[in-house]
Amino acid sequence: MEKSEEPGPAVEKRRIQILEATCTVMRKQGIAATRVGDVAKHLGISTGLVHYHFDTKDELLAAAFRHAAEKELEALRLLVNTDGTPRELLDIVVDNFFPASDFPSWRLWIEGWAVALRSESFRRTVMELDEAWIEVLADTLTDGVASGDFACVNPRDSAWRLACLIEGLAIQQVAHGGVINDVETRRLVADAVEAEIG
Amino acid sequence: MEKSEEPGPAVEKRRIQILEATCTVMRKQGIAATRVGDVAKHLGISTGLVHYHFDTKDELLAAAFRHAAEKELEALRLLVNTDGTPRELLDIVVDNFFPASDFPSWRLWIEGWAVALRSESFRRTVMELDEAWIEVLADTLTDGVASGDFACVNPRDSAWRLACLIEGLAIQQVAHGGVINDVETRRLVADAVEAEIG
DNA sequence: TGACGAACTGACGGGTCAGTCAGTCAGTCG
DNA sequence: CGACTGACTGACTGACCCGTCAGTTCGTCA
Repeated sequence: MEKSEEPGPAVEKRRIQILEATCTVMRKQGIAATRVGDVAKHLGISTGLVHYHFDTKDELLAAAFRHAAEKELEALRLLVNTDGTPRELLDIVVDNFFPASDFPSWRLWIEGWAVALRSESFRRTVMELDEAWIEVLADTLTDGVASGDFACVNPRDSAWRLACLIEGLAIQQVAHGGVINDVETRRLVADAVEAEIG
Repeated sequence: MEKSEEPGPAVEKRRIQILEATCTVMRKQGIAATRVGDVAKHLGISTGLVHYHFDTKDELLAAAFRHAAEKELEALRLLVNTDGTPRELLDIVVDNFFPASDFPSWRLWIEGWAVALRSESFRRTVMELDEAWIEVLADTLTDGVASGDFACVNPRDSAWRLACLIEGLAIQQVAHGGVINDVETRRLVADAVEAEIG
């Protein structure tokens, strides 16, 4: 834990470089199959350098996962932070977190949940970020209720239900390799949205 | 692949013994951290014997996962195969696949979905078994509609939505370590059920 | 009885990989 | 210039673990 020493910008740059390389490798090979050597090779640096910046592999993986998740959350917040009717904003949120889209890296998340079962740092990250994006959905619904566009009995409950539904569908579609097709999934979500805000 | 040779009952017994030991170890340590040596030690046998019955570790893990999942599915079918109003049967299905219950081993399933991303044999198993239990739910709803107890527009759609919702909630509760409490989860599911059979 | 094969052992080979460490090199400061 | 530091290298080690194989045990059948 650096306390007195603020890391120089060069060091920070290298750290982020390593984090993003780690994300790339994780996406391609999976979290479990990511080797420190692969990350190093991807950047053309030595494994020693990776360990110079990150003590252990676990620390590296957890930091990389958080880095990726935070970037995606930020991107979502930016998308929602525009003018539009509540309905338009809701569509943006739902569409962008749709199983078929590869924006939220569902494959990465599915692995993340599994790792979180055994790793405390992953658990915290997954929990925080998962809740954060449900929060975005909840805020959108709450705004719509306030403006009279939506008629949710309880916007937070609706947000949790929709989020969990989408996560469940993502598993069915991503892990199962598209048994239920995209059209069907879209209809299931759309109907659920209507039911919640109807 | 034994084709002409029917394996004797003793062999089959030992196979199942190894499969169940593997399940035990998988539940305790996680799928990824399960070693052939651990399984052998758990039974007091040699690693050679494990490989005598299962060619590779991957084959062992996939077979053990399928074994566990099929047993749970069978148990569910037995539970549903009783007399009762459609409503009672639906409650049985939902209660037994509830995140808080440890009947369907959610932890194992969450890991299974992750492994399925990379392993063809896991993918097939996870897909088949996941669909099978959604089918149980769908049949229950269809029966209820036929008898006039439920008013689903489309029972299969409702089954998929409820199943995915429960899976998503299971992730939130199991992987996140109980952020949302049991009562809250139960309410979310109950409301969704009411909305579907309305 | 003796031959045979199925079930089983346990030591070992071979490969992988995280993390270490002695040493290099470039830049900076006095 | 020369001392010092921080970033970096790459060879190495120590541990782990899968899968193999030569050999043992034991029941069965001729």
